[in-house]
Amino acid sequence: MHEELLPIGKMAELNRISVPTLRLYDEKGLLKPRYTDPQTGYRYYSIDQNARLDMIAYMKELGMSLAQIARVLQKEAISLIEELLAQKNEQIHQQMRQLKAQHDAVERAILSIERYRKSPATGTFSLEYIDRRYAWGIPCAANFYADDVHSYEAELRELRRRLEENGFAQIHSYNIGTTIAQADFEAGRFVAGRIFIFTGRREAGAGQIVESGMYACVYLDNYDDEIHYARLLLDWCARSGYRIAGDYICEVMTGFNVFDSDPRSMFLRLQVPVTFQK
Amino acid sequence: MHEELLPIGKMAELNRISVPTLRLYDEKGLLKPRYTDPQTGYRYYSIDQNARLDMIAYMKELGMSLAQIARVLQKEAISLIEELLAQKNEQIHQQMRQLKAQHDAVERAILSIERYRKSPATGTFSLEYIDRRYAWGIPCAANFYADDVHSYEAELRELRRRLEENGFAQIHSYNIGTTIAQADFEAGRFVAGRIFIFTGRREAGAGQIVESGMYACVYLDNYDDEIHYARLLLDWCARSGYRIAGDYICEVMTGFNVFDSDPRSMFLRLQVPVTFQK
DNA sequence: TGGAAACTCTCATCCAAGTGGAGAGTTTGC
DNA sequence: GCAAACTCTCCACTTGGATGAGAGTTTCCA
Repeated sequence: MHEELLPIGKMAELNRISVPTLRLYDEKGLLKPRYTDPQTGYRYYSIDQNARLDMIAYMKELGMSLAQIARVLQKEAISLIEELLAQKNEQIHQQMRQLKAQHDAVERAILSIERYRKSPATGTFSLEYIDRRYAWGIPCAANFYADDVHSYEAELRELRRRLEENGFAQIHSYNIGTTIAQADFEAGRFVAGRIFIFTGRREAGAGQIVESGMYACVYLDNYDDEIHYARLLLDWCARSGYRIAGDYICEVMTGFNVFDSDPRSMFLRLQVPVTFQK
Repeated sequence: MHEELLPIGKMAELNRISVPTLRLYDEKGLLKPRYTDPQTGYRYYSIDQNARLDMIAYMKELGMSLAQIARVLQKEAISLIEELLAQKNEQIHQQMRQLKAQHDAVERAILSIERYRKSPATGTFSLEYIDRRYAWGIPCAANFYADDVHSYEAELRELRRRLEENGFAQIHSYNIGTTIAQADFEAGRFVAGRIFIFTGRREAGAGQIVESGMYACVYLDNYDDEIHYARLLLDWCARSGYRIAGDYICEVMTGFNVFDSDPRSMFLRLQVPVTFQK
């Protein structure tokens, strides 16, 4: 049987694939040319070898790596493909979940930037209705108000660690909050209570609810000023006749605290729930 | 201000990141150590630099490349992030569509293999009800029954090309079919009509419907035997009193036509719609 | 049959985002 | 003062190719 053989360029052109790619497939054992000239090393392919090339393309579409494909093709077993397909299916579901989470993170980030743009000036006091929120966090092991910044960093790291342990992904896209217990705050004692993230939806396990209601708030853009402004907030509540109704929260509203040259890249909202004397 | 500095190992450990990664970030300008000893080259980081590391992790979660991240961090502009987020959102939607298509392809493949396993032996004739199917294809430019295998390959390539032009992805995961016009088939003339894929759902444009109904079928596992078995199918219909009611179709039911050692890896179903004399 | 054009070969390098190792130098603790 | 732990730079390796250099081969046309 006189078989017509194609040089590598023709083969590549027919299959709309590059010549180096064909050479790679040869090298990796995915597709050996039907005949290789021992003198010149020229590769010659048979026309019916592009069925195999189709198969390779197909497996690539399925997201298999070249190494996996090579194994399947060497074993020549469909059962192997079946196994891989089942794996692949699981992997795709995984990827979908991940992509969904990523999408949520992007949406949160866009919202967050928008909010940042429209945020009031530093030191602005306001009375706001805040909807119910969900949180996931841990008690603080040390009081970072009394200690230095290392202490806060340590709490943050611990929170991150615990979040990862509990399967939170895209951790960085959530707002972080810290609390001071109502009694401490009212007495002017700065004692760190909990550190947590706002999760956006109810979480199982250690998740908690931050109730909706009216909050006395003040915005600022520097961590170092927290205590100062928290005191002012307390004063403001007292002067305005608002009664503290719950724990104080310091909410980090953007994580874009990275640009040294931009003083407003950090953005905090100090807040405390209040009721009104009748 | 006496700032506490951390050597690279501590910094890596605190941020649960590898030492070479930190060095890479230094090199790429993502995060320069606060101080580098000019004598020894030792890198020393400040504790407040892990905010920046957080930011990097965040942007990575968003799927940004290190180069993109470096640009953002160098420009120190949130507007740049905003832009990237918008892009990213679009990209995620794209990826979701792609993943969905991949998932469909995997499902089709699993179904296809299952069907292959349960397929009857070569040469088995059967009368089957086949549901309505959808197809997308083109007329054959040449008659590959009269020509050699090159001709068929050429048709196939042309179909592929047109499919890609028309935005079909995961082309390889669809079953391929070829037709012979009813009149030709009844007269025993093997003249290629159309070549197409079964798309699984209605397609706009050049899509066509293959009507549901009873089909006389025969299964085989070798391209070369098509004409032989197609004749037998015609005979079988005549003997059984079935009247041909439409175009003949040769359906390639698996694309796993790659394993030379496995004679059943190719799997065809020849079929022709029939009605019954009353 | 000669010569030029087109083709092919091998080998090397590059991409991203690291991982891992070798060999040499440095810091830290006892 | 010494050893352990740490860090440095440089290098190679990973995927799935792209791209190029320099040399050799085939094909076509005159």
